[in-house]
Amino acid sequence: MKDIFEILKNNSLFIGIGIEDFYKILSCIGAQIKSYRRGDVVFFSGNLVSEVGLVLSGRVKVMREAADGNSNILTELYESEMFGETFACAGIDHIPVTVLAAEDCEILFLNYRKIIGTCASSCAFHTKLIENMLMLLAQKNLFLNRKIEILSKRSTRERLLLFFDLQRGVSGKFTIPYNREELAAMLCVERSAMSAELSRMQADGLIRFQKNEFELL
Amino acid sequence: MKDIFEILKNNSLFIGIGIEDFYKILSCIGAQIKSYRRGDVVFFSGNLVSEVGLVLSGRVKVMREAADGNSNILTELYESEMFGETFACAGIDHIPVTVLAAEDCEILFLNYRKIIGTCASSCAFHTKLIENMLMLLAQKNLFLNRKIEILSKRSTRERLLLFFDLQRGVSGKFTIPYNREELAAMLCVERSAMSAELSRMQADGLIRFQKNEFELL
DNA sequence: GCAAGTATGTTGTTAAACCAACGGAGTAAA
DNA sequence: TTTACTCCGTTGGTTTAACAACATACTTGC
Repeated sequence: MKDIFEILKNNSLFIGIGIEDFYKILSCIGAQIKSYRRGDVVFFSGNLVSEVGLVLSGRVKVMREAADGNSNILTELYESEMFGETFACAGIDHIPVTVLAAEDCEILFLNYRKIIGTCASSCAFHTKLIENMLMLLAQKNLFLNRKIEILSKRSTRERLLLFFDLQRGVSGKFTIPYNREELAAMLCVERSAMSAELSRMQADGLIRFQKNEFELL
Repeated sequence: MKDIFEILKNNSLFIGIGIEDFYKILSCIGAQIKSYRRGDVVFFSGNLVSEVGLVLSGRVKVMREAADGNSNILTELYESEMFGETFACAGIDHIPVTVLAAEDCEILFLNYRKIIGTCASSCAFHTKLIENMLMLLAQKNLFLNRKIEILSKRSTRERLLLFFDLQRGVSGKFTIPYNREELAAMLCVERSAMSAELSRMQADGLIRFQKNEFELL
């Protein structure tokens, strides 16, 4: 396995924390690493959970179990990504989703109460950790708000225009990092219908585009 | 004006904080009260803002200024409600929305850095304040996630069924606190079309309802 | 270059939401 | 009781998305 710091240094939770402080924090809050085989359950829906998880290697699937017994994938998480922090911070101790190892993987667990409580040695990095956690939640919040703004639009055209408006800088030109399939999934519309709408918008003189390069007119 | 503590004690930020600690905190973090006349600008989009606001009396409107010059209301906030915390925590110092006094009002401002920084006397209540802020953001997060789950559904029927599934307890029966207009707004569908769909769902034997009392079958 | 596969755009059909307009039930005030 | 108003359901016409099926690049490995 790569160095843990190398894996996690770009995770929002550790922004601004150097390698020495990083390892000090890990020991200070009693972090634990556990290994799972593909298919193992990391958290089972309803479990009492007081930890957040960080994927060090492999991949996990976060699933929602519906009332009718069906379950669907909410998201898949890769190396360096975090899960469980929203439930931990929200004070929900029985986690309402199931987390499965999609591949053999290693997970670093941090106890939530130890993250937010000041440690015995009351190290200064706790403050940074907490600040990062606040930032992380708030930024996710903003992201979700933007997504809701988009999904509140009724038509594909409106959703595209709002999405473009959020993407573009001061100039009207920008490149998007998604293919049509992914873009359609984000906007919750059908791919081919979206393609058709894009063409119509171009014909109507609203936009110009070529592959992933767009221009608002 | 009523006692500030009375107004704010039920705000999530102050959960678990008693009246003495409350006033200690206010002085400790240098809270300020400002008054506004109806129509006054509290925050202007683009302003450098490092404070969160709490409505003590009156009402404010949070507006988004679109690129085309139009502006639309994102939300209205009443007594005891908070604004600006998401931007503050996300590290966005230039607030991207405009806040207007919809009526004459009084706002309590708290400096964000003083909320999260430990104070000179390093009082214990900061910890609680921070924990509350984390909880507040995380819970909003969960709420937004649920909303996105609903809006991701393509049809009115699917949105209704998911909404009902989230509302209902163990029994299939529940009462909703919204009228049809409000429900339609939440689900981002058209009121009359939703009414029609509800009728069809009843005819199809999926649900029973009478006014705001629903039953999943 | 060729074949296979992937991504994107096009078209016509079907199903569904939107929209406007209206009717009926319930409520509250005059 | 009458009037006005609000809320909710219904209906028919219009618009639009979903869907399936296909066409057209573009890419990649051989």
